Amino acid sequence: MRSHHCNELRESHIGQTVTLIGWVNSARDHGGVIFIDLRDREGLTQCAFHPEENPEVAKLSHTLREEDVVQVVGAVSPRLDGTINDKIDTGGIEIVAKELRIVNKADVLPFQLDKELSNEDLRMKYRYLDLRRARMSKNIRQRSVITSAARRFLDEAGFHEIETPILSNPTPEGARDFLVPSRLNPGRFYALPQAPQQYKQLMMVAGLERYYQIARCFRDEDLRADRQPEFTQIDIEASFVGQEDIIRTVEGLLGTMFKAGLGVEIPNSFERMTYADAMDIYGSDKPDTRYDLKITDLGDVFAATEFKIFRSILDGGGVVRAINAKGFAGITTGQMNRLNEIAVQAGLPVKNLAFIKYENGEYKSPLWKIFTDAEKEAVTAKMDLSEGDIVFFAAGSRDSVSTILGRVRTECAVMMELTKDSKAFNFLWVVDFPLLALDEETGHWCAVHHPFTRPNPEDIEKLDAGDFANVRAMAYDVVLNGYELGGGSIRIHEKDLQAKMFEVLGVGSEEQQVKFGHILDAFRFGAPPHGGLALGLDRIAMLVAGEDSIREVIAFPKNNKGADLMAQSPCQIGFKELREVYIQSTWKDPKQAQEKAAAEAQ
RNA sequence: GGAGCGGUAGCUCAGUUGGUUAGAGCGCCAGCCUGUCACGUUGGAGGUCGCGGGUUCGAGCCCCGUCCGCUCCGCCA
Repeated sequence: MRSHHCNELRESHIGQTVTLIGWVNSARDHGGVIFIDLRDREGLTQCAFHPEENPEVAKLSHTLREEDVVQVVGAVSPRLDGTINDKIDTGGIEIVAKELRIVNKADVLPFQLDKELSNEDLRMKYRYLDLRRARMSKNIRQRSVITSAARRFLDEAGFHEIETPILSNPTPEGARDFLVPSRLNPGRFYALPQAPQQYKQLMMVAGLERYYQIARCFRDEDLRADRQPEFTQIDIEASFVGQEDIIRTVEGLLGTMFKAGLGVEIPNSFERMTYADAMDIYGSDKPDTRYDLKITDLGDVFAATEFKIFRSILDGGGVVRAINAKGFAGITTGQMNRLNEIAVQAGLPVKNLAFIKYENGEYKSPLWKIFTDAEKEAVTAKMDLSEGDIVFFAAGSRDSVSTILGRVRTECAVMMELTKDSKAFNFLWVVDFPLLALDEETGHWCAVHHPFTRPNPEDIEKLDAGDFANVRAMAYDVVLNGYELGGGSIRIHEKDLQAKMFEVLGVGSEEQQVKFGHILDAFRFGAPPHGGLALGLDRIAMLVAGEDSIREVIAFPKNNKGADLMAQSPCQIGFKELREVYIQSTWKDPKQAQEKAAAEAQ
């Protein structure tokens, strides 16, 4: 069908007769000469049609429309002087066409491929056309490149790629599951896996030692720009390793992927930060460290304050903290309102953030007249408050102040466009996550990571003593520019410790047997110490591509409602099919259900 | 479940304080053009202003409801 692809021919090919096939990228008809840019996935080649030399072929070329599939046979020829096109790789030559075959005509497209398209509906409905656009084509192919780099790295590091079941069990205490009815077992259901967590640990018990999988995972929760109901993880587990081994492996893995995808060298060792520091200083467990805007504790400044609100919060064990948005004193009223909204949503108990603005040599602040001279001086010094700055305060419990100022911090960064032109990749390990967190709704302690996570051996006494809030986990997240790329932990491999964890989590021995019997059993037979991590491949591909939604790096993603507008899924299922799997119809409109049943009976 | 932004020609968008026949660029259709590469040029077609209701002499614009898309919060062990 073709002798060369459309980005292959150069001056060295001049004189050869070649056959190209591809899409008409553009057709420029000058009457006396017609130019066609022929496109395949590799690039463009210009083809020229001359009526004087080849009237029949030129006449046919006259009828071409963009996106027709055509085959051209012709001689590789030098471009005329002054018509060389530096913008394309093949710009030094053109094909002087001898033959033209229209392989498949295209209708007029619903949108132009060379123009930006903001209508997401339309993009998704005609996803196969959307993917023809250069940007999308690049993204999808770049994803393939980094995925194969990941496989290569892990293969060389002695990991084996092993598949685990898609028809699986619900994840206790996890996200909402997608369920699949079992026809052979009436009334029973599979669940699609949220992660291959238990299987990979069982593979360690099986003695496979090093496993990985490019694993599709499923969670039936609401979608976001960086969250789809089905997504892909690079899932890793290894035996006889500690936290340091996993961290070093993942640093090497990400280094290989970024090198393959972008040609960039990232540090071979990432910075580390404890969870406590991340929360105290950045107000987030996945901080974007490309900009400062750090949270500063003002406990010492106000240690002796008589300002009632601060006084009572500090006396009650709370904190007073602030961030300095340097140079942002010009904040508009609209932006200020937006920040207040965000702060209230994050838990600010009053309607407005307290602030101090220093503009044109004047302090503007609802607080300024309340502070003593000493406090003013100390705040100015500690917050490094200078001309053009604005400082935002929050007071309350340590957790709520972190949440509030963390949100204010990221929103300020957006408003101030701090990362707009940044090409930086700030990798970061967040370590020493807490093992347990108190669920305020239920009053129960639950696992921050998951129930198989190993407590830090230094904190085991606290676990025994019931001091759950201060037990650290052997858990770690890898963070890039404010996105959680992945997380993992060293696991529990002892039956008794695992049972104790379940006990702390309020899972009784009977429930343990029902839900986790197989893994507790497995731990009886010589389970090796093991641990691992899972990386979000979609997010990595997104950041490599410089996109801000994972939809831009997934060939066929779902929209906000979990629907595929091209394939029209999810779809309704007929009575017959439902009956086969023992599911009753739950259509709200019985009339509709009857009509459907009647239609099917015919 | 909640909040914000958006929906006007095939696409991207403009549309003033509510006022005559709703516009532009690209695309499309029909011509012209021998060196373009975002070709140029002449002419033409193309509209349920998301949908429903209301206010008004008069609604793309104001009000109420509703649907759809995107972003965020909740949720995501």
